[in-house]
Amino acid sequence: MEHDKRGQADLGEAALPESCASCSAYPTTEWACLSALAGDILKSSRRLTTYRIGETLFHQHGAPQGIYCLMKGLVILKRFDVFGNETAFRLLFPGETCGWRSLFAEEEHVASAVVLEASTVCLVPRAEIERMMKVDPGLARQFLRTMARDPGPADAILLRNNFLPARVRLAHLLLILADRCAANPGQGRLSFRLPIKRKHIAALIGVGSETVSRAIKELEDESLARFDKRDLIIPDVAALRRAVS
Amino acid sequence: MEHDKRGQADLGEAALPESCASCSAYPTTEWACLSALAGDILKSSRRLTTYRIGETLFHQHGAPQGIYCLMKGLVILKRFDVFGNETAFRLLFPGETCGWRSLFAEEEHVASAVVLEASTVCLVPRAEIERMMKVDPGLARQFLRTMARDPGPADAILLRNNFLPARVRLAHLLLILADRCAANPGQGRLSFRLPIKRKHIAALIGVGSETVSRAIKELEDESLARFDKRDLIIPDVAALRRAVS
DNA sequence: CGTACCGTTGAGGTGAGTCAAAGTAAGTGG
DNA sequence: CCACTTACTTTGACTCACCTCAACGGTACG
Repeated sequence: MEHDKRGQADLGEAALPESCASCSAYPTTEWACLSALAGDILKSSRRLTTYRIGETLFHQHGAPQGIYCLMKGLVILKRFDVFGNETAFRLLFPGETCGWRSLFAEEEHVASAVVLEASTVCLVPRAEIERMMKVDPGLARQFLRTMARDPGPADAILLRNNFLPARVRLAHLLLILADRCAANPGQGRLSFRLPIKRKHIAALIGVGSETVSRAIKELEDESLARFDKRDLIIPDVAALRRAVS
Repeated sequence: MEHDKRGQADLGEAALPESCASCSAYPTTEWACLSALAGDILKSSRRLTTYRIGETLFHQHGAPQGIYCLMKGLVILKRFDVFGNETAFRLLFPGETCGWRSLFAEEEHVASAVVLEASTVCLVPRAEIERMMKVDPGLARQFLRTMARDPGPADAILLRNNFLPARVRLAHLLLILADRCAANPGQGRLSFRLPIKRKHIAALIGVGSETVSRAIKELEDESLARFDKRDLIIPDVAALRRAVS
Protein backbone atom coordinates (compact mmCIF):
# COMPACT_ATOMS: atom_id res chain seq x y z
CA MET A 1 0.00 0.00 0.00
CA GLU A 2 2.79 2.39 -0.65
CA HIS A 3 2.58 5.63 -2.52
CA ASP A 4 3.08 5.10 -6.21
CA LYS A 5 5.79 7.01 -7.90
CA ARG A 6 4.13 8.80 -10.75
CA GLY A 7 5.85 11.77 -12.14
CA GLN A 8 9.34 10.54 -11.57
CA ALA A 9 9.92 10.14 -15.27
CA ASP A 10 12.97 12.08 -16.31
CA LEU A 11 11.87 13.71 -19.50
CA GLY A 12 15.09 15.59 -20.09
CA GLU A 13 15.07 17.33 -23.43
CA ALA A 14 12.97 14.68 -25.12
CA ALA A 15 11.90 15.61 -28.61
CA LEU A 16 8.18 15.97 -29.11
CA PRO A 17 7.03 12.41 -29.63
CA GLU A 18 5.32 11.27 -32.79
CA SER A 19 2.81 9.11 -30.96
CA CYS A 20 1.68 9.18 -27.36
CA ALA A 21 2.98 5.66 -26.81
CA SER A 22 6.50 6.91 -27.36
CA CYS A 23 6.06 9.88 -25.03
CA SER A 24 8.20 9.71 -21.93
CA ALA A 25 5.20 10.64 -19.82
CA TYR A 26 3.05 7.87 -21.28
CA PRO A 27 3.86 4.90 -19.00
CA THR A 28 2.69 6.68 -15.85
CA THR A 29 -0.51 8.07 -17.32
CA GLU A 30 -3.95 6.52 -17.44
CA TRP A 31 -3.58 6.08 -21.20
CA ALA A 32 -1.05 3.32 -20.71
CA CYS A 33 -3.91 0.83 -20.38
CA LEU A 34 -5.37 1.63 -23.77
CA SER A 35 -5.60 -0.84 -26.62
CA ALA A 36 -4.05 -0.01 -29.99
CA LEU A 37 -7.41 1.08 -31.33
CA ALA A 38 -8.11 3.59 -28.58
CA GLY A 39 -4.46 4.58 -28.66
CA ASP A 40 -4.98 5.79 -32.21
CA ILE A 41 -7.84 8.00 -31.09
CA LEU A 42 -5.57 9.44 -28.42
CA LYS A 43 -2.70 10.04 -30.80
CA SER A 44 -4.76 11.78 -33.43
CA SER A 45 -6.83 13.93 -31.10
CA ARG A 46 -4.41 15.23 -28.48
CA ARG A 47 -3.39 18.84 -28.82
CA LEU A 48 0.12 19.70 -27.74
CA THR A 49 0.77 23.15 -26.27
CA THR A 50 3.69 24.78 -24.54
CA TYR A 51 3.10 27.17 -21.67
CA ARG A 52 5.29 29.77 -20.07
CA ILE A 53 5.54 30.54 -16.37
CA GLY A 54 2.40 32.13 -15.05
CA GLU A 55 0.10 30.95 -17.83
CA THR A 56 -2.83 28.75 -16.95
CA LEU A 57 -4.12 25.48 -18.35
CA PHE A 58 -7.58 26.29 -17.12
CA HIS A 59 -9.29 28.79 -14.88
CA GLN A 60 -11.54 28.39 -11.91
CA HIS A 61 -15.18 28.67 -13.10
CA GLY A 62 -14.17 27.72 -16.66
CA ALA A 63 -15.86 24.80 -18.41
CA PRO A 64 -13.80 21.61 -18.68
CA GLN A 65 -12.32 21.08 -22.13
CA GLY A 66 -10.71 17.71 -21.58
CA ILE A 67 -7.88 16.13 -19.70
CA TYR A 68 -4.45 17.76 -19.53
CA CYS A 69 -1.43 15.52 -19.60
CA LEU A 70 1.79 17.10 -18.34
CA MET A 71 4.76 15.99 -20.38
CA LYS A 72 7.30 18.39 -18.98
CA GLY A 73 7.33 21.22 -16.48
CA LEU A 74 5.47 21.90 -13.25
CA VAL A 75 1.91 22.97 -12.56
CA ILE A 76 0.14 23.99 -9.38
CA LEU A 77 -3.57 23.65 -8.73
CA LYS A 78 -4.94 26.49 -6.70
CA ARG A 79 -8.17 28.07 -5.74
CA PHE A 80 -9.13 31.63 -4.93
CA ASP A 81 -11.94 32.27 -2.52
CA VAL A 82 -14.21 35.29 -2.47
CA PHE A 83 -11.95 37.06 -0.02
CA GLY A 84 -8.98 36.87 -2.36
CA ASN A 85 -7.23 34.21 -0.36
CA GLU A 86 -5.24 31.79 -2.41
CA THR A 87 -5.13 28.12 -1.50
CA ALA A 88 -3.02 25.56 -3.32
CA PHE A 89 -3.82 21.90 -2.95
CA ARG A 90 -1.80 20.01 -5.50
CA LEU A 91 1.42 20.01 -7.48
CA LEU A 92 1.41 18.35 -10.87
CA PHE A 93 4.61 16.65 -11.99
CA PRO A 94 5.45 15.30 -15.45
CA GLY A 95 3.56 12.14 -16.25
CA GLU A 96 0.49 13.23 -14.32
CA THR A 97 -2.85 14.38 -15.61
CA CYS A 98 -5.30 16.99 -14.40
CA GLY A 99 -8.67 18.39 -15.29
CA TRP A 100 -10.48 15.11 -14.82
CA ARG A 101 -12.38 16.00 -11.70
CA SER A 102 -14.56 18.68 -13.22
CA LEU A 103 -14.79 16.77 -16.49
CA PHE A 104 -16.30 13.71 -14.85
CA ALA A 105 -18.38 15.77 -12.48
CA GLU A 106 -19.76 17.71 -15.44
CA GLU A 107 -19.23 20.88 -13.47
CA GLU A 108 -17.14 23.97 -13.95
CA HIS A 109 -13.56 23.97 -12.70
CA VAL A 110 -13.25 24.72 -8.99
CA ALA A 111 -9.56 25.43 -9.30
CA SER A 112 -7.03 27.03 -11.61
CA ALA A 113 -4.02 25.21 -13.01
CA VAL A 114 -1.09 27.61 -13.08
CA VAL A 115 2.24 26.85 -14.72
CA LEU A 116 5.24 27.19 -12.38
CA GLU A 117 7.91 26.05 -14.83
CA ALA A 118 7.83 26.24 -18.61
CA SER A 119 5.65 23.27 -19.48
CA THR A 120 4.70 21.03 -22.34
CA VAL A 121 1.15 19.79 -22.08
CA CYS A 122 -1.17 17.69 -24.22
CA LEU A 123 -4.87 18.32 -24.05
CA VAL A 124 -7.07 15.33 -24.77
CA PRO A 125 -10.48 16.73 -25.75
CA ARG A 126 -13.51 15.55 -23.85
CA ALA A 127 -15.29 14.11 -26.86
CA GLU A 128 -12.38 11.79 -27.58
CA ILE A 129 -12.28 10.67 -23.97
CA GLU A 130 -15.89 9.62 -24.33
CA ARG A 131 -15.02 7.67 -27.45
CA MET A 132 -12.02 6.00 -25.87
CA MET A 133 -14.07 4.97 -22.86
CA LYS A 134 -16.60 3.32 -25.14
CA VAL A 135 -13.87 1.41 -26.94
CA ASP A 136 -11.94 0.62 -23.77
CA PRO A 137 -14.05 0.36 -20.62
CA GLY A 138 -10.81 -0.15 -18.72
CA LEU A 139 -10.07 3.55 -19.12
CA ALA A 140 -12.91 4.44 -16.78
CA ARG A 141 -11.53 1.99 -14.26
CA GLN A 142 -8.14 3.57 -14.61
CA PHE A 143 -9.46 7.04 -13.91
CA LEU A 144 -11.45 5.65 -11.03
CA ARG A 145 -8.17 4.51 -9.59
CA THR A 146 -6.46 7.82 -10.31
CA MET A 147 -9.19 9.78 -8.65
CA ALA A 148 -9.33 7.46 -5.66
CA ARG A 149 -5.58 7.80 -5.25
CA ASP A 150 -5.55 11.52 -5.71
CA PRO A 151 -3.19 12.63 -2.97
CA GLY A 152 -4.85 16.02 -2.74
CA PRO A 153 -7.55 15.26 -0.19
CA ALA A 154 -5.32 12.93 1.82
CA ASP A 155 -2.48 15.42 1.94
CA ALA A 156 -4.89 18.17 2.89
CA ILE A 157 -5.54 16.39 6.17
CA LEU A 158 -1.85 16.64 7.00
CA LEU A 159 -1.00 19.91 5.32
CA ARG A 160 -3.96 22.08 6.18
CA ASN A 161 -4.80 20.70 9.58
CA ASN A 162 -5.49 23.56 11.94
CA PHE A 163 -4.50 21.52 14.92
CA LEU A 164 -0.99 21.01 13.59
CA PRO A 165 1.48 23.87 13.98
CA ALA A 166 3.02 25.37 10.87
CA ARG A 167 6.36 23.71 11.60
CA VAL A 168 4.79 20.25 11.48
CA ARG A 169 2.80 20.97 8.35
CA LEU A 170 5.91 22.25 6.63
CA ALA A 171 7.73 19.09 7.61
CA HIS A 172 4.97 16.96 6.12
CA LEU A 173 5.18 18.90 2.89
CA LEU A 174 8.94 18.45 2.77
CA LEU A 175 8.53 14.71 3.20
CA ILE A 176 5.98 14.60 0.39
CA LEU A 177 8.20 16.66 -1.87
CA ALA A 178 11.21 14.54 -1.00
CA ASP A 179 9.30 11.51 -2.22
CA ARG A 180 8.86 13.22 -5.54
CA CYS A 181 12.02 15.19 -6.02
CA ALA A 182 14.85 13.45 -4.24
CA ALA A 183 17.10 11.25 -6.33
CA ASN A 184 17.25 8.53 -3.66
CA PRO A 185 14.22 8.74 -1.40
CA GLY A 186 15.45 6.59 1.46
CA GLN A 187 15.57 6.83 5.22
CA GLY A 188 18.91 8.47 5.89
CA ARG A 189 20.39 11.69 4.58
CA LEU A 190 18.63 13.27 1.68
CA SER A 191 19.03 16.37 -0.39
CA PHE A 192 17.12 17.89 -3.24
CA ARG A 193 16.09 21.14 -4.78
CA LEU A 194 12.69 22.51 -3.83
CA PRO A 195 10.62 22.86 -6.99
CA ILE A 196 8.58 25.75 -5.62
CA LYS A 197 8.94 29.17 -4.08
CA ARG A 198 8.21 30.05 -0.49
CA LYS A 199 4.86 31.54 -1.31
CA HIS A 200 3.74 28.31 -2.94
CA ILE A 201 4.83 26.38 0.11
CA ALA A 202 2.77 28.83 2.12
CA ALA A 203 -0.27 28.33 -0.10
CA LEU A 204 0.08 24.56 0.13
CA ILE A 205 0.18 24.42 3.92
CA GLY A 206 -2.30 27.23 4.39
CA VAL A 207 -0.19 29.85 6.13
CA GLY A 208 1.42 33.15 5.21
CA SER A 209 4.85 33.20 3.61
CA GLU A 210 6.33 34.96 6.65
CA THR A 211 5.23 32.02 8.74
CA VAL A 212 6.98 29.70 6.31
CA SER A 213 10.21 31.63 6.85
CA ARG A 214 9.88 31.28 10.59
CA ALA A 215 8.94 27.60 10.41
CA ILE A 216 12.02 26.99 8.28
CA LYS A 217 14.17 28.59 10.89
CA GLU A 218 12.60 26.41 13.57
CA LEU A 219 13.37 23.25 11.61
CA GLU A 220 16.94 24.45 11.19
CA ASP A 221 17.22 25.21 14.91
CA GLU A 222 16.14 21.66 15.61
CA SER A 223 18.66 20.42 13.05
CA LEU A 224 15.89 18.60 11.23
CA ALA A 225 16.62 20.30 7.92
CA ARG A 226 19.00 22.79 6.34
CA PHE A 227 17.87 25.29 3.74
CA ASP A 228 20.02 27.16 1.29
CA LYS A 229 17.70 29.07 -0.97
CA ARG A 230 15.88 26.35 -2.88
CA ASP A 231 18.34 23.66 -1.93
CA LEU A 232 17.28 21.48 0.94
CA ILE A 233 19.19 18.96 3.02
CA ILE A 234 17.42 16.60 5.37
CA PRO A 235 20.15 15.01 7.50
CA ASP A 236 17.90 12.23 8.77
CA VAL A 237 14.56 11.56 7.15
CA ALA A 238 13.54 9.12 9.85
CA ALA A 239 14.22 11.71 12.53
CA LEU A 240 12.16 14.30 10.69
CA ARG A 241 9.33 11.84 10.28
CA ARG A 242 9.51 10.94 13.95
CA ALA A 243 9.49 14.56 14.98
CA VAL A 244 6.16 15.19 13.28
CA SER A 245 4.29 12.12 14.42
CA MET B 1 -24.31 22.93 -12.50
CA GLU B 2 -26.14 22.95 -9.21
CA HIS B 3 -25.53 20.67 -6.30
CA ASP B 4 -27.48 17.48 -6.69
CA LYS B 5 -29.82 16.56 -3.96
CA ARG B 6 -28.78 13.10 -2.94
CA GLY B 7 -29.76 11.91 0.44
CA GLN B 8 -32.97 13.86 0.63
CA ALA B 9 -35.05 10.70 0.38
CA ASP B 10 -37.41 10.48 3.31
CA LEU B 11 -37.05 6.91 4.38
CA GLY B 12 -39.46 7.16 7.27
CA GLU B 13 -40.12 3.81 8.87
CA ALA B 14 -39.80 1.90 5.62
CA ALA B 15 -39.81 -1.84 6.06
CA LEU B 16 -36.64 -3.59 4.99
CA PRO B 17 -37.05 -3.93 1.24
CA GLU B 18 -37.10 -7.26 -0.49
CA SER B 19 -34.98 -6.06 -3.38
CA CYS B 20 -32.66 -3.12 -3.69
CA ALA B 21 -34.78 -1.65 -6.45
CA SER B 22 -37.62 -1.17 -4.01
CA CYS B 23 -35.37 0.38 -1.37
CA SER B 24 -36.15 3.99 -0.65
CA ALA B 25 -32.46 4.83 -0.90
CA TYR B 26 -32.06 3.19 -4.28
CA PRO B 27 -32.95 6.02 -6.68
CA THR B 28 -30.19 8.29 -5.40
CA THR B 29 -27.46 5.64 -5.34
CA GLU B 30 -25.06 4.62 -8.04
CA TRP B 31 -26.90 1.31 -8.40
CA ALA B 32 -29.84 3.04 -10.02
CA CYS B 33 -28.07 2.78 -13.38
CA LEU B 34 -27.79 -0.99 -13.24
CA SER B 35 -29.48 -3.34 -15.68
CA ALA B 36 -31.78 -6.07 -14.38
CA LEU B 37 -28.98 -8.62 -14.65
CA ALA B 38 -26.53 -6.67 -12.52
CA GLY B 39 -29.38 -5.68 -10.26
CA ASP B 40 -29.82 -9.35 -9.39
CA ILE B 41 -26.19 -9.59 -8.36
CA LEU B 42 -26.68 -6.55 -6.15
CA LYS B 43 -29.85 -7.90 -4.58
CA SER B 44 -28.42 -11.30 -3.77
CA SER B 45 -25.06 -10.14 -2.47
CA ARG B 46 -25.75 -7.10 -0.34
CA ARG B 47 -25.55 -7.65 3.38
CA LEU B 48 -27.89 -5.61 5.50
CA THR B 49 -26.76 -4.55 8.98
CA THR B 50 -28.11 -2.21 11.60
CA TYR B 51 -25.76 -0.10 13.66
CA ARG B 52 -26.19 1.73 16.92
CA ILE B 53 -24.80 5.12 17.81
CA GLY B 54 -21.04 5.07 18.15
CA GLU B 55 -20.47 1.89 16.16
CA THR B 56 -18.36 2.08 13.04
CA LEU B 57 -18.85 0.83 9.51
CA PHE B 58 -15.12 0.70 8.99
CA HIS B 59 -11.96 1.83 10.73
CA GLN B 60 -9.06 3.91 9.59
CA HIS B 61 -6.27 1.55 8.47
CA GLY B 62 -8.74 -1.29 7.89
CA ALA B 63 -8.93 -3.03 4.53
CA PRO B 64 -11.88 -2.09 2.30
CA GLN B 65 -14.61 -4.73 2.30
CA GLY B 66 -16.91 -3.19 -0.23
CA ILE B 67 -19.23 -0.25 -0.62
CA TYR B 68 -21.59 0.81 2.16
CA CYS B 69 -24.99 2.09 1.21
CA LEU B 70 -26.78 4.10 3.88
CA MET B 71 -30.49 3.37 3.92
CA LYS B 72 -31.38 5.15 7.12
CA GLY B 73 -29.53 7.05 9.81
CA LEU B 74 -26.50 9.32 9.81
CA VAL B 75 -22.80 8.59 9.52
CA ILE B 76 -19.76 10.82 9.88
CA LEU B 77 -16.41 10.24 8.22
CA LYS B 78 -13.53 11.27 10.39
CA ARG B 79 -9.86 10.82 10.68
CA PHE B 80 -7.55 10.72 13.66
CA ASP B 81 -4.01 11.93 13.28
CA VAL B 82 -1.03 10.72 15.25
CA PHE B 83 -1.50 13.49 17.78
CA GLY B 84 -4.98 12.34 18.66
CA ASN B 85 -6.65 15.19 16.85
CA GLU B 86 -9.95 14.35 15.29
CA THR B 87 -10.92 15.77 11.94
CA ALA B 88 -14.28 15.18 10.30
CA PHE B 89 -14.67 15.81 6.60
CA ARG B 90 -17.98 14.39 5.54
CA LEU B 91 -21.49 13.61 6.69
CA LEU B 92 -23.28 10.73 5.06
CA PHE B 93 -27.04 11.00 4.65
CA PRO B 94 -29.49 8.26 3.64
CA GLY B 95 -29.24 7.37 -0.03
CA GLU B 96 -25.49 7.97 -0.09
CA THR B 97 -22.68 5.49 -0.30
CA CYS B 98 -19.24 5.40 1.24
CA GLY B 99 -16.17 3.24 1.29
CA TRP B 100 -15.55 3.56 -2.44
CA ARG B 101 -12.42 5.67 -2.24
CA SER B 102 -10.19 3.13 -0.59
CA LEU B 103 -11.86 0.32 -2.51
CA PHE B 104 -10.98 1.78 -5.89
CA ALA B 105 -7.60 2.98 -4.70
CA GLU B 106 -6.84 -0.50 -3.44
CA GLU B 107 -5.50 1.02 -0.26
CA GLU B 108 -6.45 0.83 3.36
CA HIS B 109 -9.09 3.17 4.71
CA VAL B 110 -7.75 6.60 5.61
CA ALA B 111 -10.83 7.45 7.63
CA SER B 112 -13.32 5.90 9.99
CA ALA B 113 -17.07 5.87 9.40
CA VAL B 114 -18.82 6.42 12.72
CA VAL B 115 -22.57 6.13 13.20
CA LEU B 116 -24.20 9.24 14.67
CA GLU B 117 -27.79 8.04 14.53
CA ALA B 118 -29.06 4.46 14.60
CA SER B 119 -28.48 3.38 11.02
CA THR B 120 -29.46 0.75 8.53
CA VAL B 121 -26.70 0.00 6.06
CA CYS B 122 -26.16 -2.42 3.21
CA LEU B 123 -22.68 -3.62 2.43
CA VAL B 124 -22.05 -4.57 -1.16
CA PRO B 125 -18.97 -6.85 -1.16
CA ARG B 126 -16.04 -5.89 -3.34
CA ALA B 127 -16.10 -9.08 -5.37
CA GLU B 128 -19.68 -8.42 -6.47
CA ILE B 129 -18.82 -4.85 -7.40
CA GLU B 130 -16.18 -6.25 -9.71
CA ARG B 131 -18.75 -8.56 -11.27
CA MET B 132 -21.32 -5.82 -11.68
CA MET B 133 -18.78 -3.56 -13.35
CA LYS B 134 -18.00 -6.27 -15.84
CA VAL B 135 -21.65 -6.76 -16.64
CA ASP B 136 -22.43 -3.05 -16.59
CA PRO B 137 -19.54 -0.77 -17.56
CA GLY B 138 -21.84 2.14 -16.81
CA LEU B 139 -21.37 1.47 -13.11
CA ALA B 140 -17.74 2.56 -13.29
CA ARG B 141 -18.87 5.76 -15.01
CA GLN B 142 -21.40 6.31 -12.28
CA PHE B 143 -18.79 6.00 -9.55
CA LEU B 144 -16.48 8.28 -11.51
CA ARG B 145 -19.21 10.84 -11.33
CA THR B 146 -19.81 10.23 -7.64
CA MET B 147 -16.17 10.57 -6.80
CA ALA B 148 -15.74 13.65 -8.93
CA ARG B 149 -18.74 15.24 -7.23
CA ASP B 150 -17.69 14.25 -3.77
CA PRO B 151 -18.38 17.41 -1.81
CA GLY B 152 -15.71 16.56 0.75
CA PRO B 153 -12.69 18.14 -0.91
CA ALA B 154 -14.65 21.10 -2.20
CA ASP B 155 -16.25 21.79 1.16
CA ALA B 156 -12.89 21.44 2.87
CA ILE B 157 -11.71 24.53 1.05
CA LEU B 158 -14.52 26.51 2.64
CA LEU B 159 -14.78 24.74 5.97
CA ARG B 160 -11.18 24.20 6.90
CA ASN B 161 -9.67 27.31 5.40
CA ASN B 162 -7.23 28.85 7.82
CA PHE B 163 -7.72 32.27 6.34
CA LEU B 164 -11.42 32.27 7.11
CA PRO B 165 -12.44 33.01 10.70
CA ALA B 166 -14.42 30.41 12.61
CA ARG B 167 -17.60 32.46 12.32
CA VAL B 168 -17.45 32.33 8.52
CA ARG B 169 -16.61 28.65 8.41
CA LEU B 170 -19.51 27.90 10.70
CA ALA B 171 -21.81 29.89 8.45
CA HIS B 172 -20.65 27.90 5.43
CA LEU B 173 -21.35 24.67 7.25
CA LEU B 174 -24.82 25.88 8.21
CA LEU B 175 -25.57 26.70 4.59
CA ILE B 176 -24.42 23.26 3.50
CA LEU B 177 -26.48 21.58 6.19
CA ALA B 178 -29.48 23.72 5.33
CA ASP B 179 -29.29 22.40 1.79
CA ARG B 180 -29.55 18.90 3.14
CA CYS B 181 -31.79 19.21 6.14
CA ALA B 182 -34.20 22.07 5.60
CA ALA B 183 -37.64 21.18 4.36
CA ASN B 184 -37.72 24.12 1.93
CA PRO B 185 -34.20 25.21 1.04
CA GLY B 186 -34.97 28.60 -0.44
CA GLN B 187 -33.62 32.11 -0.12
CA GLY B 188 -35.70 33.60 2.66
CA ARG B 189 -36.41 32.39 6.17
CA LEU B 190 -35.40 28.86 6.92
CA SER B 191 -35.45 26.59 9.91
CA PHE B 192 -34.30 23.09 10.58
CA ARG B 193 -32.87 20.82 13.19
CA LEU B 194 -29.13 20.36 13.24
CA PRO B 195 -28.35 16.69 12.75
CA ILE B 196 -25.11 16.86 14.71
CA LYS B 197 -23.70 17.89 18.06
CA ARG B 198 -21.47 20.87 18.67
CA LYS B 199 -18.36 18.76 18.80
CA HIS B 200 -19.07 17.36 15.35
CA ILE B 201 -19.56 20.85 14.02
CA ALA B 202 -16.21 21.66 15.58
CA ALA B 203 -14.54 18.65 13.96
CA LEU B 204 -16.04 19.58 10.58
CA ILE B 205 -14.80 23.15 10.59
CA GLY B 206 -11.53 22.34 12.30
CA VAL B 207 -11.85 24.30 15.54
CA GLY B 208 -12.49 23.48 19.16
CA SER B 209 -16.05 23.13 20.43
CA GLU B 210 -15.67 26.18 22.66
CA THR B 211 -14.92 28.20 19.58
CA VAL B 212 -18.10 26.87 18.00
CA SER B 213 -20.08 28.13 20.97
CA ARG B 214 -18.53 31.54 20.60
CA ALA B 215 -19.01 31.63 16.85
CA ILE B 216 -22.66 30.75 17.37
CA LYS B 217 -23.05 33.68 19.68
CA GLU B 218 -21.44 35.96 17.14
CA LEU B 219 -23.87 34.87 14.45
CA GLU B 220 -26.72 35.48 16.85
CA ASP B 221 -25.38 38.91 17.75
CA GLU B 222 -25.35 39.75 14.06
CA SER B 223 -28.90 38.39 13.77
CA LEU B 224 -27.76 36.04 11.03
CA ALA B 225 -29.01 32.96 12.83
CA ARG B 226 -30.82 31.90 15.99
CA PHE B 227 -29.96 28.74 17.86
CA ASP B 228 -32.07 26.88 20.34
CA LYS B 229 -30.21 23.71 21.22
CA ARG B 230 -30.26 21.72 17.98
CA ASP B 231 -32.97 23.87 16.41
CA LEU B 232 -31.74 26.51 14.05
CA ILE B 233 -33.48 29.44 12.45
CA ILE B 234 -31.88 31.40 9.64
CA PRO B 235 -34.01 34.53 9.20
CA ASP B 236 -32.52 35.38 5.81
CA VAL B 237 -30.43 32.84 3.94
CA ALA B 238 -29.38 35.38 1.34
CA ALA B 239 -28.13 37.73 4.05
CA LEU B 240 -26.14 34.95 5.67
CA ARG B 241 -24.66 33.97 2.35
CA ARG B 242 -23.79 37.60 1.63
CA ALA B 243 -22.18 38.01 5.02
CA VAL B 244 -19.70 35.23 4.33
CA SER B 245 -18.67 36.14 0.83
C1' DC C 1 -31.44 10.42 41.78
C1' DG C 2 -26.92 9.83 40.57
C1' DT C 3 -23.62 9.72 36.73
C1' DA C 4 -22.00 11.12 32.52
C1' DC C 5 -22.06 13.83 28.72
C1' DC C 6 -23.07 18.15 26.46
C1' DG C 7 -22.93 23.05 25.98
C1' DT C 8 -21.61 27.48 27.64
C1' DT C 9 -18.72 30.88 29.76
C1' DG C 10 -14.40 32.81 31.66
C1' DA C 11 -9.38 33.70 32.08
C1' DG C 12 -4.91 33.29 30.25
C1' DG C 13 -1.41 32.03 26.92
C1' DT C 14 0.29 31.68 22.22
C1' DG C 15 0.73 30.67 17.42
C1' DA C 16 0.22 32.86 13.48
C1' DG C 17 -1.72 36.95 10.81
C1' DT C 18 -0.66 41.69 9.47
C1' DC C 19 2.00 45.59 8.49
C1' DA C 20 6.24 47.54 7.54
C1' DA C 21 11.03 47.67 6.25
C1' DA C 22 15.26 45.96 4.80
C1' DG C 23 17.97 42.66 2.39
C1' DT C 24 18.46 39.56 -1.61
C1' DA C 25 17.79 37.57 -6.01
C1' DA C 26 16.21 37.83 -10.72
C1' DG C 27 15.07 40.17 -14.84
C1' DT C 28 15.27 44.16 -18.11
C1' DG C 29 17.02 47.52 -20.97
C1' DG C 30 20.71 50.54 -22.19
C1' DC D 1 28.33 44.29 -18.46
C1' DC D 2 26.14 47.43 -15.46
C1' DA D 3 22.26 50.31 -13.67
C1' DC D 4 17.68 49.79 -12.73
C1' DT D 5 13.37 47.69 -11.73
C1' DT D 6 10.77 44.14 -9.91
C1' DA D 7 9.84 40.21 -7.35
C1' DC D 8 11.01 37.26 -3.57
C1' DT D 9 12.59 36.39 1.18
C1' DT D 10 13.56 37.44 5.73
C1' DT D 11 13.07 39.83 10.04
C1' DG D 12 10.83 42.62 13.61
C1' DA D 13 6.91 44.54 16.27
C1' DC D 14 2.35 44.30 17.20
C1' DT D 15 -2.26 42.34 17.46
C1' DC D 16 -5.70 39.03 17.65
C1' DA D 17 -8.20 34.74 16.96
C1' DC D 18 -8.26 30.59 18.76
C1' DC D 19 -6.48 26.92 21.89
C1' DT D 20 -6.28 25.23 26.56
C1' DC D 21 -7.66 24.57 31.02
C1' DA D 22 -11.21 25.00 34.25
C1' DA D 23 -15.67 25.63 36.23
C1' DC D 24 -20.58 25.46 35.92
C1' DG D 25 -25.53 24.59 34.59
C1' DG D 26 -28.41 21.74 31.69
C1' DT D 27 -29.92 17.44 29.79
C1' DA D 28 -30.18 12.54 28.96
C1' DC D 29 -30.23 8.20 30.62
C1' DG D 30 -29.85 4.28 33.53
